[in-house]
Amino acid sequence: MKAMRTVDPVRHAERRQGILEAAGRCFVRDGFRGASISGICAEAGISPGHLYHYFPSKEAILAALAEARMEQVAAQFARIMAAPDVVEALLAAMDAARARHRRDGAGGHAVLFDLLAESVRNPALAQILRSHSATMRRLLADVIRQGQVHGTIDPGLPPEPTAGVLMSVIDGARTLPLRDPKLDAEASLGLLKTLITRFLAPPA
Amino acid sequence: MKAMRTVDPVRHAERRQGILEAAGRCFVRDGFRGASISGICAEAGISPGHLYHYFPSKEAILAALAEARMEQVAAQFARIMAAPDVVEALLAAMDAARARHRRDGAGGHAVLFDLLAESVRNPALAQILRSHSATMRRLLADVIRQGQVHGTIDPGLPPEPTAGVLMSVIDGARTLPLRDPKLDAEASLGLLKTLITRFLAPPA
DNA sequence: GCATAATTAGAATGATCGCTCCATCCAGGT
DNA sequence: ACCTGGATGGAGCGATCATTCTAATTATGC
Repeated sequence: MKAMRTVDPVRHAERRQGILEAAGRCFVRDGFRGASISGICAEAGISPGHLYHYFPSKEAILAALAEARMEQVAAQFARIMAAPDVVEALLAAMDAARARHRRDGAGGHAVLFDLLAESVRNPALAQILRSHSATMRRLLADVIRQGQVHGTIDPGLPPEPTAGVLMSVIDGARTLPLRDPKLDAEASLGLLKTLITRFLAPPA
Repeated sequence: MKAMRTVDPVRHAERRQGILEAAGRCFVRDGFRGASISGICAEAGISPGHLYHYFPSKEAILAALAEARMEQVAAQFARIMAAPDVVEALLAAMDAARARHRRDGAGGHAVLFDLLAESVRNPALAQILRSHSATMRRLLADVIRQGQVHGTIDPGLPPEPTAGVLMSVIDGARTLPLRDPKLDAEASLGLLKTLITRFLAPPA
């Protein structure tokens, strides 16, 4: 046996993560199709040849990024859903989405829409989107079931489809600032809370 | 005065329209960044040199297409809003959106998300989106005001912001089939109707 | 300290991009 | 008939794209 050099998996993972974060910034700035490998390399401070030792293709970068991002969103979602009251938890989720928007600006929305548009044409991406959506939907549906048992949510609402509709409301809220830049965000947030509350409330 | 050849504005407009339609198909298939000028030319059956006598740039094609599409959506929206009952009109709008999805498939959604993502980075596009959104929102707000006078809508809801939120619900509904391909569309549509009805109903 | 494999850079590749340029064609006005 | 200028086609421009290749450098086990 001659000299062997062992790989450092920690360093490798760190570098990979760095590339992913750089790519994330590029995708926010230019979109998936608009972002270039050379731009991502510049952002990450590496050469193009090197990048291909960490990801086999540009598409793989997007897939890995989508995977990571959705995992963290789902995790945050799970944390919020642990709140005592169910409706309160949902409203907290809305607040969290709003806070994220304040921090990231409109660019944060662009990546979601880019991802949605791309997933129509990219089956692998669609699979990632659907898998995480299903996870979140199941979680939300469980929370709804709890609420129905506790009497705070209309028992006539089917949990799974209702969870899907609520998620679509959260998605739709992301279009608000794009369609109206002068939007009163607080007022709209209040209305969305009213909407959710009235939707879920048990009939009198 | 030497020989003069008069332009035929009708032919010109027709050809322009043809290019726009071809570009629309390409954008649905490949997205805005993904679609190529040569591809659009092939689809329209013309040469690249010729295309640039109708549009000064690829971006101009997208802008013109967005303008045309949103104008027709706004027109259809206006027609639906003319219904006698207000809430009924909204539910009819949801039905119309669903029918459009049945006809165009998921591609129809891709263009909207592409447009939304692109408008974050393209101010001209953002302007078009916002202008038409404002038109539709005003229209919807008027309808809401009517409903409040007639007593079918909660008078406590501020018309303009409420109209914005309702539009965002319609936007969000477009993510439903993407996040869940096995979705029971009819059930979700019914839930969305319930959501709108309960949201707008005057408190007992 | 040396061999070796992992790591890194950077040039080169072929394709494709949006777009321009120029030659040709053709339909009118005279 | 013939001139003229819009309509049209298509080659070609420089730039840039994602990706690959090669070569140099670095770090590790012996």
